[in-house]
Amino acid sequence: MSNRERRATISDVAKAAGVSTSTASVVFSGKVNVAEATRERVLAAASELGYTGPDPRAASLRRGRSGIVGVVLAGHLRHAFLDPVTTAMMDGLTDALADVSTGILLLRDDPFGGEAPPIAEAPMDAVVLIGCSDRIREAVEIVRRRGMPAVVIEGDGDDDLTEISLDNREASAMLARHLADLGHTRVASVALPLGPQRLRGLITPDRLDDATVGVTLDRLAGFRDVYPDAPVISTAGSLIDEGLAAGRTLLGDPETRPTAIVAQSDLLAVGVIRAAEEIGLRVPEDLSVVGFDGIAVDGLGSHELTTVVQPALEKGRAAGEQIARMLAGEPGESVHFTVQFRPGETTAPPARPFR
Amino acid sequence: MSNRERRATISDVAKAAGVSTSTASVVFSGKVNVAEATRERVLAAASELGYTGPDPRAASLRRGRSGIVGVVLAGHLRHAFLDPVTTAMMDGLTDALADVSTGILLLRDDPFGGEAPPIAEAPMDAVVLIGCSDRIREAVEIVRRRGMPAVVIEGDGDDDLTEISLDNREASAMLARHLADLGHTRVASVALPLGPQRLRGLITPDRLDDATVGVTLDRLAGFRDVYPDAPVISTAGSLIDEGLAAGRTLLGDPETRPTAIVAQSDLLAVGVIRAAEEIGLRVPEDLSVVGFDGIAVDGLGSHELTTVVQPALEKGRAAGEQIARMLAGEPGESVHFTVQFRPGETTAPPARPFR
DNA sequence: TTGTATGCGTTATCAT
DNA sequence: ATGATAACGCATACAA
Repeated sequence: MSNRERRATISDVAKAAGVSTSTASVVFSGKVNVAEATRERVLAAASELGYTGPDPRAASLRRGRSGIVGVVLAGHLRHAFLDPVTTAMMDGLTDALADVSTGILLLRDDPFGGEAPPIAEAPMDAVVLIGCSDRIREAVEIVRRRGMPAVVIEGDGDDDLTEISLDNREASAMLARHLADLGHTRVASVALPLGPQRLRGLITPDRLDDATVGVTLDRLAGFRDVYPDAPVISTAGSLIDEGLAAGRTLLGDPETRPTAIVAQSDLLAVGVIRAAEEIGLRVPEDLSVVGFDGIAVDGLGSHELTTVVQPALEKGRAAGEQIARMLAGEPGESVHFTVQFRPGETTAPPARPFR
Repeated sequence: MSNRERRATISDVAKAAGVSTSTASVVFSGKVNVAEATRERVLAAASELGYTGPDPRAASLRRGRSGIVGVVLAGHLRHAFLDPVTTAMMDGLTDALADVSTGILLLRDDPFGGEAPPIAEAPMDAVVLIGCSDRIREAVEIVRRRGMPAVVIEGDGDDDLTEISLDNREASAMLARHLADLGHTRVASVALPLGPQRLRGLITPDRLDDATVGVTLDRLAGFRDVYPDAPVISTAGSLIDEGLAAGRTLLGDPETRPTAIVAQSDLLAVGVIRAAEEIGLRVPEDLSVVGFDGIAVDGLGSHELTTVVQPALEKGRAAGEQIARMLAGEPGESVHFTVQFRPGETTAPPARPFR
């Protein structure tokens, strides 16, 4: 009724209730027993003064904790959240963090150095770096200097930092071998982006030199372990439309057409299948297709794709758990996950040529 | 090399550099001119001591600003980010907020009241409430008492709060009228969720009493303006699979089958179309379908659906702009957006019966 | 169970 | 251009 100029503070409340500030403070934190009578008196005074509880900013300073965990995503948010794998990870992350954090701070991946990158000035207690590429290096450096716990999900962990990883290479090799076992020799691959520019097109050796996205490179390496010389096309992202475009390119010429395609994500695989259907190819009779992720694509049966299932939600959860550990003073531990092969109905032996 | 116990503070740096703390502070904030020589001395001392800049928590307290804007999304994150409209809004929002905020704090929509809801204790400067339903009321109340600027996107704004809205009812009526003009009389609708429980099924009058989601109700009202008695099925969310399920229900019985369906979102419309295709109905010859949103669905031509286009990105941007205004001390202004009709190829006059 | 005293690390104001 | 000083609002160790 009267606080037009200054918001009430806890000491105002204490004064009005006739107790000390520490008592009032304790009423709100609930960390110490308080006589019911005083408790009520304080609460009454608080509501009288329109006091809504301790100022989080002041509490942060005093406690040395803000309750906020930052998340740095590669690329624009739009892109990040279009990917079901990322979404699932975020879910696991928020789940695991629910007890130690009031929320997730989405940090933009520092556009082009506006002096102080958000990661350097956000009031957070810890940070999760997801699928970052280039800039991860400096981000990690900043975070480390700030003495902040950090976890990297599928980054390139040369360092001794806590990391959540996946057996991308082995998994990809497994998928490639599956095709090899079926007898495929003319095989191609559709890859995720190689770098932040997200260039589309055939991957040449020199393009690999500039490549920075570890996930793409690892999956590519696994593929090349089995098919060293097969053509690979990079895309601008894990999208059905991107797979469609790449598929059209690869399947366009009947002369050079592969009998099987290894897509680096399920969404890309779906796109490739659409491209095949467009030109009348049957899957798997005329073309075998494998994916990666094992996600549930909305609007797809999703039961049929031959792929590997990665524990996306668990990855996020593991990251959250490690953050929680580190926040509790224990050392973080890297966690490595493995995928599981899920046979579907999109692969078969190649059709006999000339028949 | 020696800070094993206590992190260096700005006054340590100042001492080491032989200047006052205020001078050191100013070097980092850059708000006042400092002689180049001292500047360098301070920076040198800082890097010597491993000082990485002002502690954000302390700065927040002193400034009264944390640089953080909270976003409250209805339901689980997983769900929220599956929706292209939400994603687009988030994009616009982060865009508009880039200058006044270091990041977006994703607040979980307080599951079941663990004493202190995150919205009450997060150190943020302002809050955006998106598509919230029930709980928005209390959220708004808390936020208001905290004296925090708040913007509601498509909530129900009985109050005098700043709100970003859309002409849901008019737009829906427009779509319905489009079908009416084509001659359709047997029409049904597939609706978004009515409440947080997300129950599926035919909407009956009593179910409407418990309904809390304004968007759903508004679009439904617009539809009912034209077709007061038409059957409406609610879904669990804006998903292709949900539209598919609802479509199967509505189209299952040839006797009662409608000649046109109004879906409350494009994703639902896509699902309905799939359901129609499943049972051999042609769109639009046998069934007309309209959507809502005008989004680009990955993996869909997306050129053909008859729908209304809503300015999702602009909605987010407007919210961000209002937050920025309010943070600058100006009053917030509600903004109302209108959709645009986009004719596609999924509507046509109904087929003549008995022929 | 309650009160006292301190300092968390900054930044803004005002002098100099 | 630089410095002294006073908050910012709270939570905790400790004493009573």
